[in-house]
Amino acid sequence: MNSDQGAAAGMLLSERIRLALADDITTGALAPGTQLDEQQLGDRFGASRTPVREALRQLAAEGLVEMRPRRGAVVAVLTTERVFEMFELSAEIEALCVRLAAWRMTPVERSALRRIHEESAYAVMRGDVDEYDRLNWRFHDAIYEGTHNAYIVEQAKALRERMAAFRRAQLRQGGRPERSRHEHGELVEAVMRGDGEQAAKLMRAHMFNASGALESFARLLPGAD
Amino acid sequence: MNSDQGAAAGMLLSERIRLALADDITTGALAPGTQLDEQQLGDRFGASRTPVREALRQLAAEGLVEMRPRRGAVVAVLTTERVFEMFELSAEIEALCVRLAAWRMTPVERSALRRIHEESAYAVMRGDVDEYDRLNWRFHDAIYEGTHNAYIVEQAKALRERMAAFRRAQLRQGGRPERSRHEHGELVEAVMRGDGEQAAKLMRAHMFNASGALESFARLLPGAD
DNA sequence: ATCGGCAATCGTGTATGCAAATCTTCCTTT
DNA sequence: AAAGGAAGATTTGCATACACGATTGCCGAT
Repeated sequence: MNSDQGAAAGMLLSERIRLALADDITTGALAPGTQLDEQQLGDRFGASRTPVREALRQLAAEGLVEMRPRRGAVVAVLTTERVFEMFELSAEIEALCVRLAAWRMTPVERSALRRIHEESAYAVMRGDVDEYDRLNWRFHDAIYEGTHNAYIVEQAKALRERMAAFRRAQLRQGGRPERSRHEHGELVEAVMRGDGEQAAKLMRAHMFNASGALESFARLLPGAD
Repeated sequence: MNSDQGAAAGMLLSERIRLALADDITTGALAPGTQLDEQQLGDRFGASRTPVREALRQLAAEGLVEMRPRRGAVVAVLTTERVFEMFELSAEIEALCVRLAAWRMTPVERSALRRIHEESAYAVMRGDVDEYDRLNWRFHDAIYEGTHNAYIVEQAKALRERMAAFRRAQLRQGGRPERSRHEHGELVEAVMRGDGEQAAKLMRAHMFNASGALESFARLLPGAD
């Protein structure tokens, strides 16, 4: 379980704790349902309870931990149902973004999107999953930005962040990068044509296809409730 | 400027402060850009800085206040551009909800939606804007719930809450309730037919028509930037 | 007179202390 | 032996105290 790796110096202590905890939760180092004792976390970070409390409040607002008044914080436990609900919204937001992007992207943005897609061909060929993962993120980022709506970009990124834990294993499963890239290709074409509705349809299908990892993840969750 | 009205007893102090501040901000009692001094707020609520800080952190996560490290918190100032961006997402989320609702609502839910719509006829006749406002909220709530996706319901309500300040004057402008109810009628029909795509189109138009108040609101905002 | 630098002041960030609420454990009672 | 309850322990919520960074006002220099 890491303690403070990554950017640190000059940053607020509560902020460092927040980032470290967020990382531990999304990577799964802190399992859902884990009790988060303030004093104990303070010891771990060499801090008092005060910055820990602030970090926990922040994480609660992000939905990563759940706070019961006077009963402490626990790592948010997500029912399978809720994960699917989050995933559905995520897919719809992505579809919404690409629909707007197909209508609004500048020629420069469109060719930048195509360039990212072309670059990913090498990663797939070499079987470099990490590299494809990065390019995949950049691809979706480019689509967010293409909406020309900074608020939507923020919300889309925040939602994706919250889903990070579930997407992590996503591309690891057999044949995913190849298929993912093929779907990206179709998306690029629709965006190039400015066909927003078609792009949205393709994106929903793309997200749904990518949801395979969700089902395997679902098995890790408490079966009941 | 209210201090503590509403639910109070038994609730956490920081929670009470959070709710009171959120109310003051959305009603406009605390103008955008106002510096929020921790000590001063503590005095106002008869509390120390600690619960005030926790409330401010929470509000920052909701987007109602902005926190600059070591420089304190201010009521979030929204540029006209940002308000329009928020509004666009809001409209798209509403459209998304009604599209899903049209496909998924049970017969009971559909008739409940129609009943709310019929009830609103009286409010319009009597010119009771407050009552129509309430029914309008219930109408949109019913659509959210119709998605059968609790996460989407939460997010939609949270977004609407953030927009509350801008919608407040919305229905006050001439002829709005009549027109709004007419548009609701078309929406109900599309939902009844299960025509999600058409319902989504109508909802976008409905939200866009309702955006008139935004333009008048825009004049209240700092013109530059 | 204006600009740059320095110091005092103010406010936030963090630590610590105290009280109330919750949880635990052990004892009593049926 | 099991259930209920009371006392102790633990933990959160809030208050107070301290330290550092930022802002502001003043003073001197140009």
